[in-house]
Amino acid sequence: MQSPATEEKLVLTILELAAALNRRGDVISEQVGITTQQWIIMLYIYGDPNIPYIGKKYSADKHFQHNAGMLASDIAEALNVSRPNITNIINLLTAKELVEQQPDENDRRRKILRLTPKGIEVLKRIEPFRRKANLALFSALSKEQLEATLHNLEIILQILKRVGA
Amino acid sequence: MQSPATEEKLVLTILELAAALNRRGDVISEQVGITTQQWIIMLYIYGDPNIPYIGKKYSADKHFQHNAGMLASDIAEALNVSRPNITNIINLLTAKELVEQQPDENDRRRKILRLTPKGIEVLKRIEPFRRKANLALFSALSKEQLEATLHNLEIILQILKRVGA
DNA sequence: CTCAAATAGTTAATTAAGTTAAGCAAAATA
DNA sequence: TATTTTGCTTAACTTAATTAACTATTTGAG
Repeated sequence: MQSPATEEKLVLTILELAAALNRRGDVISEQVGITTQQWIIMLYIYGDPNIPYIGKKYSADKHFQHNAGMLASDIAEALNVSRPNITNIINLLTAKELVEQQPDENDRRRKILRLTPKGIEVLKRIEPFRRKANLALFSALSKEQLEATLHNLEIILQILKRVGA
Repeated sequence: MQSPATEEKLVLTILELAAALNRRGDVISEQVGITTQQWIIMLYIYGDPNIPYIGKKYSADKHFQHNAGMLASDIAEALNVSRPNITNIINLLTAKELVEQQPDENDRRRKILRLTPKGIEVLKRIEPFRRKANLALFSALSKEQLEATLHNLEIILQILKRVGA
C-alpha cells in the first residue's frame, strides 16, 4: 500500500471494471426483468459459447446443442459458488417462467435445467443491446489488443482457479 | 449468444475474474475480520496509490499525504455506488474501530474519514499477503504483457465511466 | 445383497452489499 | 431572506452469497 505497483493496480482495476460492467449489465437486463447475474446463469443454461467454461465444450464437441440441459451443480462448479446459491437463483428464474426443471428419468436425484421458450425469447431480445454495448465499449482497442488482453486475462483466471481460492 | 465473439468473452472473463479475485481477497482479509469490499474502502481512505482514482491525485500532487482524510461522498462517487451504501460500510468499519469520523469545523455537514492507528496496522498486516498473492497470480505474464493489459483495461474502464452506466 | 458413502438438491438462518425514498441539518445562492 | 444544493442518515427492501442440517437417490465395497 506504499508505492504504485502494476500488479496491485491491475487487481483493483479488474474489480472496478467488473462492478461497472455489472451495473451496465443491469441497465440492459432490467428491460426484461432480470439481473446481470440471472442473465449470466441463463447464458450458462443456454450454452452461450462465450462463457469461458462452455467455450471448451463448444469447441471440443461439434455436436454441441444449445439448451441441451444442465444441472444446478454444474453451474455451481463452473461459477465456483455454492449449490444453495444456484437453487435460489434458479427459483427466481423459474418463478419468472424463464427456466424449467425437468426430472431426469435415469437418475431421479437430478433436475435438468432448460430455458423455456419465453426464456430463449428474453435472451434473444436483449442480445442486440449486449452486442451494441460491447462494440462501443471496445471500440478504442484494435482486434489484436482485444485478443491479447483476453488471452492474458484467461491465463490469470486459469491460475486463480487452479490455486483454488 | 450465437457465435463466439471476443468482446462478449472478454466481458464474461472479466466478471468471472473479479468474482475469483473477490473470493481470494476474502481469504486474505478475513484474517483481520474484514471483507474485500471493506478492505478496498480502507485503501481508498488511506490513499493507496494503486487505487485508480487515487492514483491520479498521487501522481499529480507531490505533497500528497497518506490518510489525509476523505469524505463518504468522495468514495461513493469514485466507486460509483450510492451514498447510503458507503454509510453502511463506514458504520461497520467504525464499529470495528478501523475508521474514525471527524466533523469538519469549516463545514459542519462534512465528516472527514480517516483510518485509526488500528486501521493502519490492519492494512500493514495484510499487505505482505496481498503482495505475495499478486506476484504469484501474475507470474505467468511478462512485465510488458502486464503493463499492456493494465493499460487496455484502464482505457475500457474510462469509456465505461464516461458513458455513465 | 445389503448397508454405508457419495451425490443432487432443498430449506433455514444469516450476512454483506447494494438499492430507493424520505428526511434532517448546514451551506450556498438567487 | 427564502430556496436550492450538499452531505449524510434512516428505513425498508432486494439480491447474492454463505454454512449447517436435512431428504432422497444412486453407487459401490464387503
